[in-house]
Amino acid sequence: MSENANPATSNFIRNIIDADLKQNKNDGRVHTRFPPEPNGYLHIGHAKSICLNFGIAEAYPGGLCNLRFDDTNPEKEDVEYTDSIQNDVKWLGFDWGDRLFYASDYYEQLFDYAKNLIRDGKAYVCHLSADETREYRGTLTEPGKPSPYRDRSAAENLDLFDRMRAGEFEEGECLLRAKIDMAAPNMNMRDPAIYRIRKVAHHRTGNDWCIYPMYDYTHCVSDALEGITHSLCTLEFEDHRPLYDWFLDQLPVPCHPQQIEFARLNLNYTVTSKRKLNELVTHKYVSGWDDPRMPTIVGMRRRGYTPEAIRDFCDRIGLTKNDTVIDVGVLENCVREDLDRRTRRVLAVLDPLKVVIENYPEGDTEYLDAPYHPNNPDMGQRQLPFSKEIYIEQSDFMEDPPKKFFRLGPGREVRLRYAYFITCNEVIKDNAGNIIELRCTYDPETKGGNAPDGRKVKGTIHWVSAEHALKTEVRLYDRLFNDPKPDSNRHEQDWKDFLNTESIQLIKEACLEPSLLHAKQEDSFQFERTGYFCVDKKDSVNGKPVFNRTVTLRDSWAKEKNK
RNA sequence: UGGGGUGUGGCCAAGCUGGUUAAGGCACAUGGUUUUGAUCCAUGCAUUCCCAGGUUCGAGUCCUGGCACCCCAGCCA
Repeated sequence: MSENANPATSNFIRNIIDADLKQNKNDGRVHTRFPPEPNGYLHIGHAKSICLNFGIAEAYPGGLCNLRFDDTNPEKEDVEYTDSIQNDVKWLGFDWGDRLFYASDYYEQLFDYAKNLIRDGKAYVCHLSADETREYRGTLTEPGKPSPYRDRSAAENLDLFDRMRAGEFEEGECLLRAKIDMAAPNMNMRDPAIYRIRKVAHHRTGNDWCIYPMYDYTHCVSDALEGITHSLCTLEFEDHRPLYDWFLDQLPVPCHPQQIEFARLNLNYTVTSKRKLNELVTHKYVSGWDDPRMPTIVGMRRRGYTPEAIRDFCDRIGLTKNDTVIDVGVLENCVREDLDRRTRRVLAVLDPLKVVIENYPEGDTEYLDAPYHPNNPDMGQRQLPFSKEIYIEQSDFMEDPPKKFFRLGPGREVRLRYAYFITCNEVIKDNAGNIIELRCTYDPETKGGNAPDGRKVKGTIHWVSAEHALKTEVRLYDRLFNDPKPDSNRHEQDWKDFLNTESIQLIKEACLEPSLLHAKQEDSFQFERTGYFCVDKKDSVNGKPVFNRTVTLRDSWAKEKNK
């Protein structure tokens, strides 16, 4: 590996931090946090944020990054998600040490701070209904008007707020609101809600509370309580920053973190909205959150993507405030690059065509040395059984080959990888005219793949001995969508209309080299000339590994063919 | 003129307080190596930085005026 291959280390957020450090702001501390709401599985977009926040902590001496669950909406949240999120962050290779926090840890403190606000005349209990609240808020171009409850006394508000907590009001009956400015051009400043009533159990606090703090109030306070220095979030929160700062300015919090916004990740041929991913799962368009076609961390993991590849991807795409769409090809390429150097090469025939080597002794088996990696001898080698009947790939034979086709055809000679040169003498077809078998002869002098007379062959193809083949299931995965922007509104159609109907192709009986019999779950291999595959961790059983295609190899022949 | 943002090659993206030939990656193209049409290597790929004016010896970087796109009216985050 080339050292210092770390691209694009410079970005606008690091520049800000560098400048802060130069001024000794925050006493030279750098402390970030990754703050997911535990209401779904993490996906590639979260990976960008994880790599950013934890990456910054790693990059600066003494830097820290917390994992904090933003669990302020009990209706949507669950421990299923807090568990999976922790697993995913760990799997990506990051460590929050002993700094795992929950916004719900701060409920009591948040409640006390809210009383500060009330005492200072900065918050009030409002009995407007949801519809009325919307009307009073005004529109983008018209100012709102004050709630009739806006000027209650602090004492009355304090009493009302305590009664809210005590459960004396029903859901929707009232709200604690910040008293800011109903005419503010920024809608977020028009007396936003601070607490609402929800009489549902919370996954951690159970039935202790029936009022829950809103994001805008909770997030800034949580950041401050944890001593966060740089609070990084996505662009849609830009308009919330004045509110973030407003709360912290009113409250006796230990510090005032700086919110900085960056653009969220968009990938083409992919959807990442939680709602849509959820729909894919619940309506069974995929097998679950961990379906190998899903852009979730668990999905990519099951597909065979590696943490290193995902982290490399996050480094490469850079960090800006530009609203951009990254080509999934970049991700796939990071995966190829990582897998190329780390996987063992093996032979696997996915679409078998039987070849009988007529001049090979009946019943004989010999074992041929085959290195696991062409450029890395340290990865060792194994022995491949060779015999009279073998399988090759259907696509490696053409009866009437076009120009530049280097593979097998009538009368042509090719090399069987690590084995012998063979020449095709006869093509056997069934009644329907399908090619079902090839009769070939081999040249015993070419053992190992070289001819003593120096003659060359243009093609080398892979093969598996028929008698020794491990027959098992292989799944070929492809992109889930066949349109670059399945969820853009330019289409008249629903985003699900762009689902790629060929995103999974099941091969019930592929023929693999026998060494693969004992492949372990999540092991990755390169099937030579075909792609990278991993052992499915759910459906594999002892003695019968099932393989998922992670990504194909680059294929310049495919390009050539289409010319 | 409701507010907040963003505009550098096909896709990303560096570019500090204006200063010689506008980084790098991906993609693409061509050539070389190769027992994977893989990998690897080499070369090429923006007279120009959304547009129009202006300031300056000199502007992607400063000023003025446009244009395009994104976000905001949850008791979601």
